[in-house]
Parts: sequence; C-alpha cells; structure tokens
Amino acid sequence: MAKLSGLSIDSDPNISFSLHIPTVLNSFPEQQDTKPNINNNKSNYCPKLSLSAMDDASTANMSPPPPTAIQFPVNLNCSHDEHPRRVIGEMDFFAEKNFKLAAEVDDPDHANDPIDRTALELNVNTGLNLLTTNTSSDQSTVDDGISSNMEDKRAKNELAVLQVELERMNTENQRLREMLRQVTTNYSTVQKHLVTLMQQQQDGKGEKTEEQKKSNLELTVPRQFMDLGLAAEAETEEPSLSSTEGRSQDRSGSPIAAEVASKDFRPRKRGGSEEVREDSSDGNKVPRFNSSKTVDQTEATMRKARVSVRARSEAPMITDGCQWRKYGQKMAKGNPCPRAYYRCTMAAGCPVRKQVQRCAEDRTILITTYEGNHNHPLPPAAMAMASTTSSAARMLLSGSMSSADGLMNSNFLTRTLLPCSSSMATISASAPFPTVTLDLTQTPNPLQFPRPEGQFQVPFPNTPPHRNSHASPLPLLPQIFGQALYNQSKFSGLQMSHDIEQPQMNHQLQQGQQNSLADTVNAATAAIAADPNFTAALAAAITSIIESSHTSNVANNNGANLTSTTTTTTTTTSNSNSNGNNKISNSSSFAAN
DNA sequence: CGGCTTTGACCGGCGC
DNA sequence: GCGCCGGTCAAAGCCG
Repeated sequence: MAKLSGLSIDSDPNISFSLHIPTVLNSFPEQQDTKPNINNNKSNYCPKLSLSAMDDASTANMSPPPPTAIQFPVNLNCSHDEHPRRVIGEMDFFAEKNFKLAAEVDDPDHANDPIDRTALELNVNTGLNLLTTNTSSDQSTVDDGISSNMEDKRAKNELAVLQVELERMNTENQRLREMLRQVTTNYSTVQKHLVTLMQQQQDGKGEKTEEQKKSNLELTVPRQFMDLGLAAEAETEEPSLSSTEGRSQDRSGSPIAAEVASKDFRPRKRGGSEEVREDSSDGNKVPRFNSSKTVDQTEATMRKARVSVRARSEAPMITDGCQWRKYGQKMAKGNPCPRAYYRCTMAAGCPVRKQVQRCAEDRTILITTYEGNHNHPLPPAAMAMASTTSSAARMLLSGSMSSADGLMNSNFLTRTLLPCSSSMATISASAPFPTVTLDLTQTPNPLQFPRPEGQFQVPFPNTPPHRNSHASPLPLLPQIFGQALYNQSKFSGLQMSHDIEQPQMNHQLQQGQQNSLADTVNAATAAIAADPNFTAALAAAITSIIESSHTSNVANNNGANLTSTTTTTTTTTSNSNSNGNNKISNSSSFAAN
C-alpha cells in the first residue's frame, strides 16, 4: 500500500490519492489535503524502504516477492534525505514508517487474500515500470509496438487489479481519516471540558490559569510538535513562562525537562565563575523550585527520566529523525565499548540528550538512551521517537513520583506499559534516574501487530545502515506507548507536576487526565506517523484514546492492583552509582529476561 | 569557514 | 577527605 506512494503516479489523482499515508500523517486532519503531495515525504522514494517491505514479506512466511519486485531498488542512489546531515551508517529507525508493506502482508486477512497479495506484487511491479499511471489510456509509455495482445491483456488485468486495490485503499483512507477527525474532535471536546473544570477550580491562580487557557487553546489545535502534550503541562506548571515563541526551553515543565531544569541545567561552576547556562538563565526554574518545601521535597525525589532503547544494529547510531551533535565520549565502567554523548542540535538550547553505547555482552545491540524533551518542532520522522520517549518518560515519572514505592509503580508501569510483552520493556524507578528500557532485540509481540520473529535483526550487516533501517522496530514504539498512555490514563493522572506545591488533588487529577489525554493523542499521532500500517496504527491509537477516555474508573482499580503477575526487571540506570553497574551495562541484562 | 568530532580536563555526586 | 565515576566542557583538529 505505502509502497505505491513511491510511484510517480500523480498523473492520476485517483490512484495517488490514497497512497500518501506518510504525508497525511505529517499533518493533522484539518490540514490535510486530499491532493497528494508526494514531495512531502521524499523518503517515500527511498528504495531502502521498499527493500524493507520485501524483506519483511519474505520473513512473514509469505511467498517471496515476484522477480519483478527485485527490480524495485531502481532508485538505489536515492538521496532524498530530509536530514541534511545524517550520519552515514546510522540505523534509520523511523524510515520504515514510510513503507512497511510487510505489515499488511503480515495481516492474516490479507495473507489469505490472494487478490491482495496479487495486488501487492503488482504494486511492486508497477512501481518498477511506472506504467500504471496511464489509467486513461491503454498505451504504454514504453510501448514500442512490439507488445502483444497478451501483454496488453495482462497489463489491463494488472491495471484492473490495481484500480480495485486503489479504490479499496482510497475508501479505507477516507474512513480512517474520518476516524482520525472524530478522534480529534473528541479530544477537543474533552479538552474544552477540562478547561472549563479547571477554570472553575482555579481561583487565585490567575496567571497560571491564563497559561492553562493558552496551552489548552493550543492543544485544541493539533500541532505538529512532539511536545503537544507537554505544552499543556509545561505551561500549566510554568506560570512565569508566557512565551510560546520558539525559544521556550521551557517546555521543561514536563517531567523530564523539569528534572533537567532542576539538575542538569543547574548552574555550572566552571573556571571559578558561576556560569548559568542559558537554559536556566531565564530564572524560571530554579528559583521556583526553591520556593517551597514541597517543591524541595519534590526536587529531592525528582529524578531524571530516561528512555533507553535497545536494538540490534551494526550502525554506530540510530537515526531517529533528529540532528545530534556529539559532545563527549567516555569509557563507562563495566563496558569496553565507549559511551557517546549527543545533544540535540535542531534548536538552540534544546535540552534533549542521548547516549549511545553498545551492549557489552552483545555488541550487535545498540543502546540508545534518551533524556529530556525537545523544545522545538520536530520533523515527522523525529516525532515518533521524540513522542515515544517523552511520553514514556512522562509516564515513568508520573508513576514513580506519585508513590513512595517506586518499585511498585515500576511493576505496575511495566505491566501497563506493555501488557502484551513483559520482556520488551523494563522500567526502573529505583535507580537515580528512572529509566524505561525498551528491549527491541527480542521477539516483540506488540499489541495487535504481530511481526515475524527476527524481523528486528539487522539483516544486511554489510549494507549501509540506512538501508537496514527497515529492520528497526522503533516504529512500534509509538504504538507501544499509545497503549502505555492508554494504561497510564487508567491510573489517576499522577504527574510530576510542579503544581504539587498546590495540593489540590482534584486539580492534579484533572490536569493529569488532561496531560494524559494530550499524551495519548500525542502518542497516537506519533503512532500513526511512525507506522506504515496506517490502519493498524490508527486502530491502535484510536483504541488507546477511546479506551482511555472510557475506562478512567478502571484506572484506579488497576492502579491499586499492583500485584505484579508479570515478571519485570527493575534494573537499569545508575548514573553516578559506584556499584560498578552502569546504566548501559545494566540495560544489557534485560536481554536475559 | 562553519560545523562537527575528538579528547583530555574538569566538575559534582557518591561511597568509603 | 579522598577516590571513583558519570557527565560535561572546550580547545584542537578535521571535514565538506
């Protein structure tokens, strides 16, 4: 399906209409244009993605692609790189979102549908020959007059099949779009309701209320910011932050960023002078943190949330859509492989950092640990990961901060985060920095999107990593966290809110729900954007949203029922611990779970 | 020449 | 107080 988007079939809008899910996903429904805009997503044309589809298909116990499909990488020199400075050799984690035809192939419904399979194969073939665009004419663009009637008939048959398939896709696309629109509408409705409730409760907090109003207003209009959900929280918790301009480092009202503000962005003394880093130079954060005992307490227990992703990759770094600048490298204890430190350079002052290190026990495993929230708009490719990590971190913090027993919450979070797979993610709230670890090196079974075992292994270790990107499981993450957020919404909106200084539980709860909802939508958006299987992704996202809004009562029950039936590990993360187990090497233990 | 990587030094937290 | 450790800085060098 998505593979068709790589075709230059814009000559026939009927064909090209439904083939731009990635493009559609790049914007919100209100902004969508039924007109195709292939150029919106150049990576659609990248052959590596098509290779991924084929590879996935082959691993799905399906008949291998027809020989014609092999011709598909005709554009191997595809240089459409939306990241101007992509590190060569990176493992492109999210590129597969643009394609992943295999997801559809994996679908049992489709797998048993010879017509679909035929259509898929034909699609590939069509993509090669670029002939299907001539729907209005039987004349082939490369017809040299030698074609026989048989060929013509075959071509017509293929065309007919294609058209049927495209019509189906078109219909499905419209249906899904309608669903998405409805979800957005529902979200807005809930949002407004929350605003109303909050306004009623916000007496004497005028400024804050204004911020909330503003943020809520912003939230009613879906944005293509990864911090969609964070904005509300940040600004809600950040009375002095009134700027919505680009340089709002301080989205850092979000859990992670709040931590960043309190710790990571503390004034650094260097060279005898006290240098206040720009991120805290506006003085919003630190003074406010010191303004109350409760806040101090919060700060004392506040820990930097991290999201660690383990994936097999021969590439030195994964491509997550962001631009990173390496600012350090260090040998970490317990791991012969150096740990590299990167910071996001997509915007000045972006607090997001990541660490990349290979697993000591299995060096094919690349461990990437994210920390912080972006304070700038993100490209769709980056949105998935950013949203995933921020949502995961928020969820983690909200859980760990809300209970005296972080481990219980950890278990709970783990269970709720990945009810389908206990081995894919582990959560540690007991370490100095709570960490969500997503072990993508194991056989995943995320939600309703089963994928063939070993799919996430890098199949072509000798090929340029960005061509292996399809092997990345990361596009699943938003789905995972869509589900996670759904689960998160089940237990009261526990937020590591700075508003904790204002012990209004109702307010917190509402705000938590609001944020959760925002997160959910955010994660849903990311899920859609990240997963090529639009139907499945959207279904998951919508399910996540709908259920989260309908099952808040179950939340508390679930939250109270901390009896962990799922084996979870709460290792990870030990930043400054001198126990010899550093975060990364601990993470590696997850693989043994 | 600007941006990036490399790499040694520095800093703060923590345990002993 | 000291040493270890993780994390960060920033000068130097590299590269397109």
